[in-house]
Amino acid sequence: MDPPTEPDGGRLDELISDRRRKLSALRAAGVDPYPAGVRVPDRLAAIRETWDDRLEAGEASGTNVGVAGRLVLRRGHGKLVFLVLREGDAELQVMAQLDVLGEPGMAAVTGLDVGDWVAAEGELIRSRRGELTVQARGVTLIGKSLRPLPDKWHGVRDLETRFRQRYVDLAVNADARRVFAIRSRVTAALRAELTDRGYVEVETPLLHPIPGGATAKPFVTHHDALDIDLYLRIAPELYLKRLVAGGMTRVFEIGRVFRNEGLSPRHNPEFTMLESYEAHADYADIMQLTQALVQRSAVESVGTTSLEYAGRPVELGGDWPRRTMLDLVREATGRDDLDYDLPVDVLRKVCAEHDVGVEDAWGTGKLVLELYEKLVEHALWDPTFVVDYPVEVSPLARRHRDDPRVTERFEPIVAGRELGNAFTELTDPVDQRERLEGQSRARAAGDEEAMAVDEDYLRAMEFGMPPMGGLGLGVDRLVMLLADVQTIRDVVLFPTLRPE
RNA sequence: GGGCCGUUAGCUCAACGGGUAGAGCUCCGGACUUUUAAUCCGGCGGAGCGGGUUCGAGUCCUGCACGGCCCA
Repeated sequence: MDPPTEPDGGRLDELISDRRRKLSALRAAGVDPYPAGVRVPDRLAAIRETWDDRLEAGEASGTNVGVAGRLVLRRGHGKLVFLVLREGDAELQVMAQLDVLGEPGMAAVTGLDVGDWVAAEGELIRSRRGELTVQARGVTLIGKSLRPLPDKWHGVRDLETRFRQRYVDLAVNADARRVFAIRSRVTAALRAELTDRGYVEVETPLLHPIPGGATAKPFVTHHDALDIDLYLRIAPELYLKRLVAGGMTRVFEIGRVFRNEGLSPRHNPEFTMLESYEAHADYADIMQLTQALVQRSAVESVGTTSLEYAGRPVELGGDWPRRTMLDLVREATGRDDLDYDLPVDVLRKVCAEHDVGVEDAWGTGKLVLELYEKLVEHALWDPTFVVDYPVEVSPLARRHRDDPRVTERFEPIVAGRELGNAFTELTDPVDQRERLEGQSRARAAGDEEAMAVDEDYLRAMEFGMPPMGGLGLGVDRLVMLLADVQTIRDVVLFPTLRPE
């Protein structure tokens, strides 16, 4: 009656059928291998914290504990068996003895498999060799495992297995647990810093009738009852700014966005963004905020702002330097005369000299951006604010108060990668309409990433918006930086893969 | 989408100019009442899928699947 297992794994079939037989035998003996309501009063981590530096080898604590965890190691000695349970990152040894548990109890312990979830209760002691140990008076199977866990020493390295079967990765690889613990502390730190500053956390739609807020190709889906296509959001920006128009003057959202693009070590189709908007702030204020958010995330997740990434030191502390895009591109090309007013042909020629591919429709702003992205960005290692992006590539940013050819926009660059994108927001509905209509023309001409005109967003702006500074921060990239991992798949629990 | 690379036992990894594929861990059986990847003895288990070349293919050619890296 055993359900069939994968027909192709000869040995695996064997291992699984062994355990299924064991499972049937347990049930036949009246033991529930998946019981509910087993009380587990103590956490392994708490026990270790309390007792790690107490008790001499061979000493008993006089304290009874009840614990549970996954059985990760078993060392048998005939009439004495050591089990190692793990709960999260904490491990604790359990000692099962024949003369305490009796024949039936000992048989139950012998029948356990590595991978089983097990509860144990008894006195906490320190063994003769000095290991903190539960001297078991009772051991209970609370979750039978039917599949063998990977090698207890090497864990699982195969990338595909680690991504597809994250439950296995987390179960056997401490580094996977480390990364996702960092991720959790980072999002907590971001929330704490914004909340401390009086920001309100909100949730805006993931299903958008008109995609906007970023230049990216969206996923399309369909609502049956309304019979309309909807788009998975590519950015929450336009909704958050509507909220500021409505008087919520400090708002933020941490949430998933979706972009219908290729997969790469740095791109997953769904990823997590922090976006925040603050009335009366400008992009200089938002630079301060960005620094504070990143620095607090670092301290609260890894304990320091002095990091190592990919083998090179990165210092996140202090004030980060600000460099205009134009200056950086001038330096990189050695052309001090480079400017947005130059004829397009001149910039095209500069691009050609540096092997930067161009398209006919691109103006000087886009060409300078391309030069920056190809020649400069990857080389910026220490944190840098790249400021004053061309208007042409910044449809939602306010024009610079001193130079109408650029916007008050910046990106924080660390370790050669953009961590985010921010600006003094455009709040002028007339200017905004013109820019969106320009985008819309590009869209009509075939640019799938260009924005559409969102009339309701323009209406909100026409009611009047306060000046504001806004920030978008890539949470996955921040976690990659802090955890010192090179691919986004290492910081996303279940990265997008082609189905098996 | 294109190029290159990879896929060997449940896991981690080997070997060879084309000639019956090895190890450690796991697992199974045995010994062992203080181990720390316990130890000792014995045992089971394998080439991603499909074509082709060849007397003979894990190895050479080819198609497919999945993954990785680079590029778009």
